[in-house]
Amino acid sequence: MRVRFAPSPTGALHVGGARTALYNWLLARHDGGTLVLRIEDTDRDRSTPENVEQILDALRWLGLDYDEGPISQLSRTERHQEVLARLLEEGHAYRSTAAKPEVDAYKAQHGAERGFRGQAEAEGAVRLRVPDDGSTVVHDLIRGDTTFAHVHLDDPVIARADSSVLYNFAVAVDDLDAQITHVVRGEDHLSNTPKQLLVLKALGAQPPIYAHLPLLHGQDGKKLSKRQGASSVQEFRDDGYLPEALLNYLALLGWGSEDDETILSIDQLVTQFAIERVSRNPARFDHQKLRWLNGRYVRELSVDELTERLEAFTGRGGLRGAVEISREKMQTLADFWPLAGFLFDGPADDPAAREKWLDEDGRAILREVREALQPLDPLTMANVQPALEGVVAAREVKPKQVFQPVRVALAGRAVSPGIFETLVVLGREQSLARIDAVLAP
RNA sequence: GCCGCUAUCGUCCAGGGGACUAGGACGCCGCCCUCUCACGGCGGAAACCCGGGUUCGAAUCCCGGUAGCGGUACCA
Repeated sequence: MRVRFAPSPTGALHVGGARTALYNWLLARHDGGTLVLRIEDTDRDRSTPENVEQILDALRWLGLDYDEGPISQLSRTERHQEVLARLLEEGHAYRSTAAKPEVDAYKAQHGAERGFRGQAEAEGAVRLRVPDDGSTVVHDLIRGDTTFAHVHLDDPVIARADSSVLYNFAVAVDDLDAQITHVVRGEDHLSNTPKQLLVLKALGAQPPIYAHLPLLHGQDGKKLSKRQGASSVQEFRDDGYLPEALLNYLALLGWGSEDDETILSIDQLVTQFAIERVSRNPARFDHQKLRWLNGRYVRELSVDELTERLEAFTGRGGLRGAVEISREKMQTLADFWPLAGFLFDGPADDPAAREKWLDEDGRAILREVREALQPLDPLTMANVQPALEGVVAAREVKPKQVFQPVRVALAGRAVSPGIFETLVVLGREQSLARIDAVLAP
């Protein structure tokens, strides 16, 4: 089995493209096949080295490796010209200056459902000759057979007037030469497939097996767009998502394992993935479910591993203690700093929290807490907990009445990791200093 | 407009002639746990697009309608 992922470098790799890459990768790895990476850069305006690098970077981060390539489609110009000349010579294609107005005029005369047929001319773009009768059937692993009657098909333009080739031609030739056995790509290419099949037929070549994936939509059912949150792989990385979680989520958009599992490691995906089980329905991208899934993966990481990733993500060091007491409370790496940053940068400033918990009563309690903590050195879970609970017991109040003022004194806000843990991680000196800062007149 | 694809809870995925009282997950609601926020546990509400047909029997097969999406470039 030989499969390929063939993105066009128009900018960042979107999650739809990432899913196509993933499915191809899973198919190849499941089968012991070969994955070829090809860059479809025949559109010279949009294809820049920066855009190509963005795609490679995204694939690297996701951990999707490939066995051959990247092959630049543009670099195959010579071969394309050779095949184009052959098609022209054999009469399978012809030059025509007909453009949109001519095509429209043709349809006005013959009916909108009739495909355009041109006359051979000495110059102009190259069109492939589509037979008037019969039909081309696309055999698809996911959708079954789709029949395209030739009468409805326009003679497709396969090369510009300057002979530079177009997508539907280049893709057919490149897949053929690379001996691709399975073409797995988005459903937006389904209508293009008969054109490619016709090119292959004119060449007398055996077509690959096709599988067209359902499209990915945004939460509103429309195209994915920035307005609905992250949509490119880079954005998800910057938003603190783990590649393994994104991969797991993407795998589930358009496919489900036989036993209906939700959490699937990459290894499980490789063994369980089956292209025949891919859904035919377009899927909407649900950021909330991804967040939840990411949280599950965050909590599966060891403290060391999570610390490493968070230090890389935040650019700060010495995070281990903070990570250990915060991991239950975050879903993305980006959640960490708002939650635990106070441990390093000092208390946050939440006036509402201060007003509510650091009133007369709160400060009175803080004084008692300070006294209870004073003799403890160093602070440990074993000595901090009884100390604070002693204050609760002595005062005969709810635990919250004691813990919240302490929390606000240390964190500057009403939300933080567990209060005992926070005291221990902060240490005796810092803890007392922050309490004193509140009690100071 | 024309050509094509698709149609199960709000969302994703199961189920593909009788096993359906339609299953799982996210989200939502309630309860429990609890020092905050979370995590975790338990429970609940929530769907077969509409109309015909085939059949003893249809969510499942067929046809039509509707809706959504894609293609219709000298883009990919």
